[in-house]
Amino acid sequence: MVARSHLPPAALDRLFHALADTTRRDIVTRLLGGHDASVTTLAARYDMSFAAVQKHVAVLEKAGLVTKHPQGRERIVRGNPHQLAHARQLLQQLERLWTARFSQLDAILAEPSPPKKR
Amino acid sequence: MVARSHLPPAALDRLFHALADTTRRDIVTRLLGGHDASVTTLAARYDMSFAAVQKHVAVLEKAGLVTKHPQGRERIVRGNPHQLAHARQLLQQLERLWTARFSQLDAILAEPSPPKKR
DNA sequence: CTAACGTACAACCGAATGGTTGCACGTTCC
DNA sequence: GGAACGTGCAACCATTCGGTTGTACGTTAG
Repeated sequence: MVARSHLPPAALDRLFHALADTTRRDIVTRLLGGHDASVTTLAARYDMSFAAVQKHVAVLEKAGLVTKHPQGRERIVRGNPHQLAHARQLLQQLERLWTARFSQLDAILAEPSPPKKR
Repeated sequence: MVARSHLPPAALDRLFHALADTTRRDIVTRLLGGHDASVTTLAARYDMSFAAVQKHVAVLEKAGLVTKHPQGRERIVRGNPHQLAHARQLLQQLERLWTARFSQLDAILAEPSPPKKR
């Protein structure tokens, strides 16, 4: 039995929603790639206001993809891959559902009659 | 070298957005689990109007997670795990970014001399 | 101390979401 | 042919989203 560490549906909603934006995925990519950064440093990368980037970071933080660490007057933003793994595991579970379906189908196809198109 | 089958950012937006809803995830789960179903059959499962479910299916279809196959007066909805794999691969890439970051750090901590650039 | 910096937050705005109801149209069944 | 079914689509509504500007407040620098 796989320990299916199911996050509550609302958490999954937040997670996938956070990933459903190009800017936010870029932020996560940058952060996981090794560059911790203050919010302003991050904001400098994007063609939008500081407040907009701050909101994106807030969404990522609520989704658990990112953590903020106060350091003087700055807040250092750091990537957190833990929730990411939850999302990936869910997708893998769905893919396994599909393959399991096929293994059932294989049994059917193992019969002498060849598969026909439609 | 992994064939980095990069979907355009807009497609990824659609994909993750489609997954960011409990009802839609449930539909995908049900479909990948092996039960192809007409839209009305699907709709019967949920406590909302037929049109609402139909919209959810449309979102899933635009994201490529589902295909519809006309069959008489019904449209049979079938799961399509291909795009799902794209999403999973992206998450895995992000996770690998993180682990790569650590292995780099390990190298630094393991060696008295700083790592050289190549 | 004062000025500049980094951040948070509120108010506002247009567009998109997620839901509803109603209607039109093709298909199936008597 | 006509009624019932399955589907798609438009109109509408409240809420959320993604962006803006402005303001307040703690921290750092001169």
